[in-house]
Amino acid sequence: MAHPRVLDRAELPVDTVQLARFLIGKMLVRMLAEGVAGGRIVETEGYDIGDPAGHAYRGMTPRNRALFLERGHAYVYLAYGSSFMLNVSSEMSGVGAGVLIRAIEPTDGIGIMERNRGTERVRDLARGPGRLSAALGIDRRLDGIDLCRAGPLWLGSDGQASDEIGQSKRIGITRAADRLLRFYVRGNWFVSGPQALNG
DNA sequence: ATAGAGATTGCCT
DNA sequence: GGCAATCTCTATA
Repeated sequence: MAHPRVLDRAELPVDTVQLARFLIGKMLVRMLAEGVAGGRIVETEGYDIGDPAGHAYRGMTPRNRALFLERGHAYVYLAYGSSFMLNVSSEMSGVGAGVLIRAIEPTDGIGIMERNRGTERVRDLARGPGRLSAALGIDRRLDGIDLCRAGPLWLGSDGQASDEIGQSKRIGITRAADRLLRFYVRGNWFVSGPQALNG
């Protein structure tokens, strides 16, 4: 990637849905012993205040406490006993809400991601939240870290103008399933989900 | 205590 | 397109 700078927290919209849209086109950067890996965020979903599909809906638990941190912190949890999911906390400190990062377009450390994923199909390296976490070696050790500081995992911007952003229903949920809180880069090859949602 | 659902994935037909 | 794998939390007893 072309020398991205670390995003400042003050740049992040406080509002969950605005943050979900804002993060499209930004960079996700993972620093590993083997080198740098990461890419451009092409798909996100917002889980806002009072959302019955959100993990914070029934209050704070040991698992979801990072959702209540000030915006720009990582919430990492294990879904279905097998896949880690990366979220960016949103809203003010003490309010439980966040943005799920569903896919990135790999730009750096592709060899590292291929090893972590056990495939050389670049399209499949980070298309889907579980695959993304596997590719970047993200697990619960990163739960709660600040994504607005240079560290093991951070959000960046390379100043590139964002492509056209589409909006749709969220994937894989049953509650509040009709709300249009998913954002994606229209026409991007690295976006997950059924074709019907990606027009 | 126990059972069921869940922000997924990979392998099977 | 169907389905099992496997962990955490919630609801019910």
